[in-house]
Amino acid sequence: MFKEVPGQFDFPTMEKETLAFWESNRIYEKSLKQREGATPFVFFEGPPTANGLPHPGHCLTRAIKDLFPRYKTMTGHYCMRKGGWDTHGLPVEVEVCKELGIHTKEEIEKYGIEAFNKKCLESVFRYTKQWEDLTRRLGFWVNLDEAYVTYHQSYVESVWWSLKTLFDAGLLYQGHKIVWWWAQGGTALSSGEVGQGYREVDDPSVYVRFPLVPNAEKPKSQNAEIRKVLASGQPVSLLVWTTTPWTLPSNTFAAVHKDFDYAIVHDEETGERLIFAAALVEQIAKKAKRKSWVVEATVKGADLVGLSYRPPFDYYRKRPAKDFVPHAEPGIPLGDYMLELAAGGKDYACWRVLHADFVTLESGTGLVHEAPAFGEVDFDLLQEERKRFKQPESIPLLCAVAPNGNFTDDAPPYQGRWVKECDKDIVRELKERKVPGGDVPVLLHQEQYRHDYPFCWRADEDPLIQYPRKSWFIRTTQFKDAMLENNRHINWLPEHIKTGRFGKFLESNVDWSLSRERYWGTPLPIWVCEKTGHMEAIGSYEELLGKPGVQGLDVWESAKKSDPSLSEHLKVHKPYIDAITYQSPKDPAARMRRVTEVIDCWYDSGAMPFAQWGWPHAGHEMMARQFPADFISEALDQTRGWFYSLTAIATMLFGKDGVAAKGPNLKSRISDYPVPFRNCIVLGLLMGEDGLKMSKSKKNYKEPTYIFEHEGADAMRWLFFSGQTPWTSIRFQEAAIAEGQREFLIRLYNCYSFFVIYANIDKWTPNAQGTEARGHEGTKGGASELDRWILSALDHCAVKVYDCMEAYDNFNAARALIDFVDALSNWYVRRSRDRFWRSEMDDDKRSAYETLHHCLVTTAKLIAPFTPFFAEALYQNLGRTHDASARESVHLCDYPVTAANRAAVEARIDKALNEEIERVRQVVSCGRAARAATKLRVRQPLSRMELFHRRADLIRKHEELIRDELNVKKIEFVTSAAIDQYVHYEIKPDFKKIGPRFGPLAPKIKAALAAHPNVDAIVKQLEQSGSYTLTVDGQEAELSSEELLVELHAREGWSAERIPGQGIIVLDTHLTDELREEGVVRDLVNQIQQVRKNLDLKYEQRIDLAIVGGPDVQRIVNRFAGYIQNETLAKSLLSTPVSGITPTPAESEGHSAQIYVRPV
RNA sequence: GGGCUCGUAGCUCAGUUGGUUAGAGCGCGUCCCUGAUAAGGACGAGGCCAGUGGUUCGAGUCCACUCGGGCCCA
Repeated sequence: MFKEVPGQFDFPTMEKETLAFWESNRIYEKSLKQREGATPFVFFEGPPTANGLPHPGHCLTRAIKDLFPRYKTMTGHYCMRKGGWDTHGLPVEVEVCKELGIHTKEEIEKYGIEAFNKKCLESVFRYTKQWEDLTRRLGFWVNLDEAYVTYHQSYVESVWWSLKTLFDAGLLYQGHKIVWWWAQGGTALSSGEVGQGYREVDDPSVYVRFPLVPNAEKPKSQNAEIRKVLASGQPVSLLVWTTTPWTLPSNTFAAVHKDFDYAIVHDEETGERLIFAAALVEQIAKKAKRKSWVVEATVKGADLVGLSYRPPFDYYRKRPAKDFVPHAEPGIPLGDYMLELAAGGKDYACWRVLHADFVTLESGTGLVHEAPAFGEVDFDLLQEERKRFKQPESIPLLCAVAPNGNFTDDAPPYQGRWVKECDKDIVRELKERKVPGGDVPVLLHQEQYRHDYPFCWRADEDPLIQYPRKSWFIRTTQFKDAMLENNRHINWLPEHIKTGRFGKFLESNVDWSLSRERYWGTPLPIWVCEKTGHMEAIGSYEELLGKPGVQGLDVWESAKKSDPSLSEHLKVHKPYIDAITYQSPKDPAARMRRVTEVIDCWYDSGAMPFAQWGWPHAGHEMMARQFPADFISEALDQTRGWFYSLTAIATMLFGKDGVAAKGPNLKSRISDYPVPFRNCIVLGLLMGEDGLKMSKSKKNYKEPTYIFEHEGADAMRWLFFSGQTPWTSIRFQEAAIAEGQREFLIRLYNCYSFFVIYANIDKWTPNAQGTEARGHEGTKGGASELDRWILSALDHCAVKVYDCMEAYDNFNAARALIDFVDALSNWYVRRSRDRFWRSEMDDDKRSAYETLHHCLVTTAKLIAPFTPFFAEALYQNLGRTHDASARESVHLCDYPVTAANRAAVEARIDKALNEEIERVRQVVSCGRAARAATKLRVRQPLSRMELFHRRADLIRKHEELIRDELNVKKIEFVTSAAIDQYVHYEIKPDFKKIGPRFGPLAPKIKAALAAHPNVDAIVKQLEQSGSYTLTVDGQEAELSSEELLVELHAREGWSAERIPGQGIIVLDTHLTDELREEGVVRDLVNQIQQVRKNLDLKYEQRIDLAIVGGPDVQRIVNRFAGYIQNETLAKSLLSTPVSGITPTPAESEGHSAQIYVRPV
């Protein structure tokens, strides 16, 4: 006996039982053990952070991460699934700060880094339980017990090794980064924080003169007009605009756009000349109230590039160059300091005109004041400019502002004052001061400018400033081409990521800003000599301890002593690691001290391909086997996150020109692209029920736990896999989950339940060979066509699913499964019902059982990766109950199609049969439509129908089936000639064929055919000669029957239904008394069955039956007594009331009766 | 402001290398079937395929621009 299947399905309970079964029998472990030594399928887990609660989006990623490993395991691969946790970074610090009620770095330091980091460590696994529960309940098989953890010592040391490798290759360097800086708090803000603090404010907006310096030695511009005004001896100035006057003392360059037109404006009153964007002359003249301006000439921005000017403040210009550039010759002021160009020759270090793409004419003057210290784009411009010189760093980064936001002594009059406060005084000074050698003030015009400006989100009176901070960079730009090359070999799904978002991102690659001035992170393993500045990178803790004269270990040791519970992993973290110093190799008296920074936690996660094994300090074997990954998947937002960090690190280390590619224990294949992953599914983002971003406060989504309890994990997974292509953003809607469940899982469940009911009644069991070995051969050779058809459809489905899954196309794989289950439920089972009801067990019945059983067990295997719980329930009951040799779990089975047998399975598919049944189903469907049109219920038999069908040869074989489906006594197959009275023809060209041949004539051919007065004649001719010649536009067009599509249409006034492209059905709707009586009997039987059901009788329960009615009813019942008894399992059939039984009234075609049913 | 992406039925989504008649499910309406029954089936209504322009004999599909949503970066 199979286990009874409850009519009322309860997926959540079934799933929990399945989980318990897996766990108590260690099925996951067995599924791995079974494939030991097989071809590996390498999966990398992108580590989530467990310091926040998991949300529905994680269900999606975790579901898809489970699907392919399960599938690959069943198709014969060994697929390790090592979990991982991302544990470092700002989000963790923020959580702890919240808990402690503090927020600034000062406060953290006051609290103590030691205690703070201990808190961070504790908070990292705060929600581990929720994560584990979700993972488990969703059915995501992953090894969390041996998950990698980014703060673990072995992990940190792997990261160190990689950084040392990069450092030793000259790929790690110190530079500046412009950040949004909260000067009062002394900290940089993340872009998210900055975004929160934007406010509309009025700032001073000033138009300032930058007088040009006539440079006799080396006139830069070839433009005659410019040379002329420079030589005139009269003052000529660039007109420059800025909204941050406090940055003017740090001015370094002026920027123009090379393609814009610039006017040389002569002020006829004062004699001075101004240069600025030609398009803005009128507008600025109005603002400055000048009527005496005359445009003397117009030049291109390119003509201005290279000109020297006097900056508005002299502080830096007069200082010795040596103050800023150590190797500069003494005695030369910075203003006169020239540097050697890479291309030969020399140029001034500062105060020149440059081209910049970001210059616009939207506002200002078309000339932009550049103080690279206080703007990211400006700093980038400086970096670009530096590249022209032999010694790039020789152009100084001028910065007259201290980290606290006050002017330094670089700008003596303003020293010690908060920069924003100085704006007014600076403007006043510029208004009063005359330009050198002229009689006009430096300031031309001043106004207020309203714009959005960021303030600190914690202290909303404090404006943020952009400010340069020292930062460590990885020279990723050196590997840009390599990364692009690598990217070309990655199989991205969807494909557009390759050249789109990810490719574009790589193309605009900038050096990776690695360091963070924070506390809880992987410490940057660089030690610096306090005297000479000599630097060394350290690759492991052991290496550090091996250095000469190590000191400071006691800090860790005493901490551990006073608190033995302290995690060992903390010793490679701040503050303990910072305490460790050693003797400098450059000066025995000096100490090597670690830099203070930690690193970007994205680097941690990108290092997981090797760091998860602690490689290269350990794990050589695993590294050799588990690199690169065959498959990873995350959501779209990881493009610039994990996808990039993985790609960048692996390209630099293990790519073709990677600096570690030839390192120890790396197989040669590691240097082949792509690294470190081959296939990547980029998931869409999960949206709430309303299609908007999920939001806790809006409550626009159901919690995963709710879905688990209502619809179940399978239903949720199924929606993710089958609802849409994985990269479209998915709406997380309970209704959609329930709908997908009805369409697929419940439908399959009904087939399953049907099977078990009847198999148990008949005590049918699968034969002794065992379900796995048997396959198709198990069904008797003479199996019915229906059986052969569904088996063929099953094979077709299995091959389709296999092909799709091999291409990582879960969506179309799921569709193939839906199609199959639909065919099984709505055709095979329905058509087979009477075979199962029959009382005797014959070969045909046995074949039906075997076929359905085989279909269900195979389906269980096919769906196992998708809906692992239901698959297991199905398999356990049907696959194992009567087969001691069956595998313990469906997840230990081989997939029905694998590389080894794909060809064989495909060869079994009877394509002709599949197509034939497809046509028959179409005929039946149209027949039903014809019946519906006549309003004749299907229980009412009809005497005959006429059928014209192009492939009558195929249809004829299924006449009995069609008669049965449509409840007609007789089908007459007729010729097209005979059916002419019901139909007319329409002829259309097949554009795909005639389009290329006739070109512009094609639509005219269509029109000519449509307008033809005698279409029947064309049809006749086509039948005779196979072609028809048409004259269109004076041209003869000979059309073969291949090129024409002939359509049939029912003529008006006939109860006929057209079978699209195939033929036509005409019903004879004339009813004889005999037919009517048959209809009545079928109604009666139906109503008796209803009574049985209401009495909740077992399916095989025999009954005593009485039907009491008028003479007509008695006559009909007598005539069909045998039929009635057979259908309703009635042992006896009386026409008198049965005492003690309440009758049920019945009615059909105006005849009424009382039905008495009594179980025997 | 830049990059990518999406826009197809009331809703959720498919739509092959361009082929003239754009599909499915849900919902709605009408009906049917029902010893798988908290299912199932048939039919119907419902679409300027976001808009404009272009390429082409032919565009939902290719190109350009515009509008609108999303994501990332500024």
